[in-house]
Amino acid sequence: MFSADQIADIQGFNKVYQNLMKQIDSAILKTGYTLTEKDVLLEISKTERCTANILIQQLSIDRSYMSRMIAKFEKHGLIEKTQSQTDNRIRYIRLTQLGQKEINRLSDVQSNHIGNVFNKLSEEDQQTVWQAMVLIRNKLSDANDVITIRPFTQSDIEYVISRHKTLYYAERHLSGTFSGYVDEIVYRFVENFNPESDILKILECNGVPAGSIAIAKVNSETAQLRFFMLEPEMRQRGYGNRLMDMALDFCREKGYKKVFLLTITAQVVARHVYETHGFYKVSSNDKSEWGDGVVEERWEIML
Amino acid sequence: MFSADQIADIQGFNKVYQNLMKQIDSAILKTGYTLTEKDVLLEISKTERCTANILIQQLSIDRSYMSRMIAKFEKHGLIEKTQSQTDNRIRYIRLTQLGQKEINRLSDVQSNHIGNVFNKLSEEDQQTVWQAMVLIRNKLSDANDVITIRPFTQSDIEYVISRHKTLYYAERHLSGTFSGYVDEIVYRFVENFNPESDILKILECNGVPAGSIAIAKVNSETAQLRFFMLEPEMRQRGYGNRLMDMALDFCREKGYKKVFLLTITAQVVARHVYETHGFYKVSSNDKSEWGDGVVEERWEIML
DNA sequence: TAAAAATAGTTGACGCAGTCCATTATATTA
DNA sequence: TAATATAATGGACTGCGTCAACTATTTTTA
Repeated sequence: MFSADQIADIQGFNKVYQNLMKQIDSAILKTGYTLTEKDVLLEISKTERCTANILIQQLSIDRSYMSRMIAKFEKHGLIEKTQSQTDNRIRYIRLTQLGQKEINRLSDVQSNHIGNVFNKLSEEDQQTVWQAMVLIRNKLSDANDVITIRPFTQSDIEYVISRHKTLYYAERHLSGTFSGYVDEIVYRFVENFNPESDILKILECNGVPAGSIAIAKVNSETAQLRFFMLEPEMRQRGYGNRLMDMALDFCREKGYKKVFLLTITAQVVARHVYETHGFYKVSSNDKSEWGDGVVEERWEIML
Repeated sequence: MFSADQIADIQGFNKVYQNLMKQIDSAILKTGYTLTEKDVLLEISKTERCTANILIQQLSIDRSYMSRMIAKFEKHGLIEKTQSQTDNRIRYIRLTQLGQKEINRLSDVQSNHIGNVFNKLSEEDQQTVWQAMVLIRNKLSDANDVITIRPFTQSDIEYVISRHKTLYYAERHLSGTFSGYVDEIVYRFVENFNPESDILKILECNGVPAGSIAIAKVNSETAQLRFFMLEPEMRQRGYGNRLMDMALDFCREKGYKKVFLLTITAQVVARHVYETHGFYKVSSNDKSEWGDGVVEERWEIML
């Protein structure tokens, strides 16, 4: 158990960290958006085929409040609404160019502030603090989160797959011709999905999707591993390995002899997972049309 | 510099920790008080000779808002106001018994929640997380806080000295006959204060008092070290040692041959500072009237 | 020593984030 | 075909927190 001194330390940590948060928050407020509005905008940018209802569920915000916020965004030209072809109740929300610009501004404010705080530290301290944060996050999350891995449902497809696009690529500042490419391969994968030869699993944290992995048949002997993704807060906690184990088990079960995957050089953390599971790099391929110096790599494993 | 993965990790940490905070906050809100009200009540309980203005400055809250809050507290019987004898503009705020009860309830909610989160961890993990928190707090604070050590002013006396009482003793669950004793020695010290033979320094963090140390002349050869105190978030960052260095330097300068201090056994962190500066324990003294199993110790150093 | 400026506190008016409830329109289910 | 669920909107309201004006007292200064 904790001593009185240690409890005081923890409350001291809370105080200091809350103070930091407050600074970031007030910087955001100066941009003219509320914190809730910021969250909503960021969520819109992360969500393909976004609807008001998805936002309501994802962020636990009141329906009417959301309705008014969206109306305001539309009025200010940040978003556009398009009627769904299949369900007339639904109006899809899409960011305009101006909206994207505003979001960039907002996330810049946020990350610049974090950057400023960390830049005051020495290179060494930066790494130490980062490690400490990862440690705390992992320990505290493990103790409180409810984690499940489940098969995908129709509702996951548009939402989580688009997330994959955001996290796996946008984090690495890829752009341009790339976005359309991902759309295409994702929808093609789902269209051709066959439960006998393919797999698409969702890692769920407290009821919210937080990661994914997929296996796609190429031929009777070969499968491709795809859409391997983890939300930042789920990383380095063993969930990546669990998803990978599950996927490779499926491949062995179905009699695949070889599994390959395509990734890019910068994807450091994921690479670690690939290596520990026995994948090895077989080739590199320049993909500078996706971004400066991006190199696509092909990794394989023999089962 | 940070990699994209590391920045994502930090934002993941923010997300997880903010979530934890939100839980604590909503637990507080269920008690029927706003978060601001909770802060105000806690500040009142920590501040001897508390006035509305002190609260306004300390918590950066609007005058009118504070006025209404205090009126509400008074109406609900949590506090009592008494007119100052020396300045008719000032009304002192004092907690009633009911008020103290409510504060205990509030801080119990807070620390129970923290306790619950940590109790889900193994003993070992608890220590690891605690260490990580201390580390982050220290590194981030050092980079952002403006620290000064300055002589005391009249306005510090009532405020900071009462803080000493709270932190140094209340944290350790001392009670009863003790409170009056501290009041007495503090006011006696200030009354007899002589800048030639005594010292009382305030450690200030971002303009807010966050620690103190004092030297009181006993006779021409002997001085007593008193009121050595640090706010929890300032501990383990070397400020304790800096205060101590300064105090002992003063003693050497003034020609004292011996410095002693009285402390209690549970004061683990402070003891470490005493030891590293060359103090040694000379006697123990049962003080169970201050609390269960409390033992007062006398430490000395020869200069 | 009288006027000006600062300090402590109160009161009125109000903005605005966020909530609750009712309503419309469409889709799904029984 | 009626009953129920879902998507979204609009009206009314609560209440935290802010701004500004005002009283009363003390301190400064000219």
